[in-house]
Amino acid sequence: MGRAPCCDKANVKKGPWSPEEDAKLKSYIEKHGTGGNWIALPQKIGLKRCGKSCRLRWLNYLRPNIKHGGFSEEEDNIICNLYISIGSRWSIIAAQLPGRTDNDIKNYWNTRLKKKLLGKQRKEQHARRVSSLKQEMRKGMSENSMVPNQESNQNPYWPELPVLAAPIPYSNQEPRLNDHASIRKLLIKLGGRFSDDDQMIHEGASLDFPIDISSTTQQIYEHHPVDMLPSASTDTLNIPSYQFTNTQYNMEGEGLDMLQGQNSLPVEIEQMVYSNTQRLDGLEFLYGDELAVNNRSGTACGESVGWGEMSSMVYPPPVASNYEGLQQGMMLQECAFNELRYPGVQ
DNA sequence: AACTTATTCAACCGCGGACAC
DNA sequence: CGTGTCCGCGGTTGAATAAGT
Repeated sequence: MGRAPCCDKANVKKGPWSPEEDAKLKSYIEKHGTGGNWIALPQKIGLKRCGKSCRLRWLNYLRPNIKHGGFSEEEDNIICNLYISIGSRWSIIAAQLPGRTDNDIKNYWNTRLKKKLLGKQRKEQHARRVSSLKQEMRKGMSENSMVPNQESNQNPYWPELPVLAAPIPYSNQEPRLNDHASIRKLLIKLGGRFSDDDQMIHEGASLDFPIDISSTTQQIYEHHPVDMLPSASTDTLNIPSYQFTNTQYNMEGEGLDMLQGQNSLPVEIEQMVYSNTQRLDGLEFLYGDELAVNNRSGTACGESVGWGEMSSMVYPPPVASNYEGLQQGMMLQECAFNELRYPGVQ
């Protein structure tokens, strides 16, 4: 019964790979493929490594067409948009960026992008606070003005960083959801450019509007056929719908609780993810839209969706190509959000 | 130059679903 | 159908390196 044991952990080398090990693994896989069995592979080629380790080394480093470092601004945008929409599904995000590995993207997000975004947030809040203080001083309201409170802070749910305090407790009124407008503004911003010299967006100011992720990814794939995809990506996209029900992507019910306290993500980012109502068109399956998924796959949950089908789901036609279109989209999203949140109330 | 602190990223670990027996 | 292994994923760790004092 069962299969042979994975590997003799006591007899397995750990740590960094030597060039000789790399060469052995690479040349073998290039000649023979993985043989569909990573566990047996190291023994076949005389490597004292765990199969898992070989797989990781191949996928993240030795595989052809791998890009390391030097993320473009466009890639930043794609990563941020997808993170906002689907969270830390790095393999799915990696599938949108040919040549990038999930590990690379995860590292890039954790070490740079996240800080970049939080830095922008901090900058903006600082500027807002300074201008608010100036206004109050002009009015001669020096009393109490040095202590910012919720009235003077226009964005109570985004306390000045880097205060990574405990998560804001839910009240019966769910204030974080009522503050949709401010979060929406942030999302608009996050959907925009991420360069450090970015103009900050203030109320009434013109928007430097977000990329259209659907057209962007489509463009990328027009230049990168499927065989250029990371080998993991196609597997990754065989995702049964039920995996995504009742996760943090579901805006209602216990799904919301699942993200709470999960990993070390700063509260601000968690809230950003929580509060995002912007679903990517064609990624319905990520949100547990059983109807949408079942209509496409024609089966109950548990059935895999093939790459061909999936790619048409992931790369829909552009929904908005200009600012007005996107503005309309945002309004529709808000209506949809309100309908979801407060059914029947207009 | 020496030391400390911060950053980066390759690799490991553990988990859960899929699948073989 | 139950059990055990394989596979892929996301989170975390820790060594190497860079930057700061």
